[in-house]
Amino acid sequence: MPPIFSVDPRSGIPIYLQLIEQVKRAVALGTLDSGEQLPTVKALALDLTVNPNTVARAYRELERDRVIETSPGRGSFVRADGSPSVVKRAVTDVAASALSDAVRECRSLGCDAPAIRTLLEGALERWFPGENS
Amino acid sequence: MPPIFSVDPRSGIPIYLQLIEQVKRAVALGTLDSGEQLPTVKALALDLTVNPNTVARAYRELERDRVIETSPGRGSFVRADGSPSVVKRAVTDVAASALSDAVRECRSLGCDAPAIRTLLEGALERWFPGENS
DNA sequence: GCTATTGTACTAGTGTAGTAGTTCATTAGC
DNA sequence: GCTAATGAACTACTACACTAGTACAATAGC
Repeated sequence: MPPIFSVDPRSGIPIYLQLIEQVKRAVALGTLDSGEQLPTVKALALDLTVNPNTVARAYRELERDRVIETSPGRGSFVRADGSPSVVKRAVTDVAASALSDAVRECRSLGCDAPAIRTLLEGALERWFPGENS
Repeated sequence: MPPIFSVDPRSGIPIYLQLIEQVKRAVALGTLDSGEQLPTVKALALDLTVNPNTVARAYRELERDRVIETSPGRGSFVRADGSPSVVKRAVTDVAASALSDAVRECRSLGCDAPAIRTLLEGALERWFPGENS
């Protein structure tokens, strides 16, 4: 089977962060279903030719973010506690946090709320070209 | 005279970044006028009890961001080339960049444009409480 | 219980960001 | 020109993030 994830050690972005983002994206997009098992730490480390600790760190933070559940001897699984939207909610929380940080920085630079809304529309146009509200 | 800027070495935020943000904020809010001279590298370093290189680094990045102009023997001044809005524009560009980065991360997490707008309103409510559009 | 497989913990090496100490080049003003 | 002031450049130290190597503990399945 083709490898599910891929990382670029030379990208400058830490490997464990690349893994975290890919897992969250896969969960948010439904590529990974609730309850589905992730590759084991050692198998994924072997596949990506990185150290098991690097994969373990990514999984540890994903568990901290309530995206996956993991336990020794069993493996790591996409979280499936109750409503299936819980996981997506957790992912959305991360996105919200990123936006919140950006808004705080804008405010510290003297921008008011309307100015920030204008800036956001510009950013949306950049990353979602052709979509008008 | 009271010191214009203040830094906290124990905050975890690099000193030079604290300085950059304070200068940009002062420029954006009009506390520092176009053409106004900033404290010299060595005077500010002495005042804040940090190394001249730390202040110099902040000034260097501020010049890279087109916020100030600096030259040896003269000092550092708030940029005043033509329209006075150029400097504020430069500051706004930084804010726009922060938002753009956040939007890119949200998109990578599977959020679409409407979802991001909703998240932004939440962030605005957090940092600008009581302001409804 | 025994074994294989899982994630975890401990230690260490490597690179880089941040800061400091000091010296050098450039400019203004007389 | 001479002097004093300015920012720039160079080196080095420190802390921390990132990754790797290896050994350990916990669990599942028989």
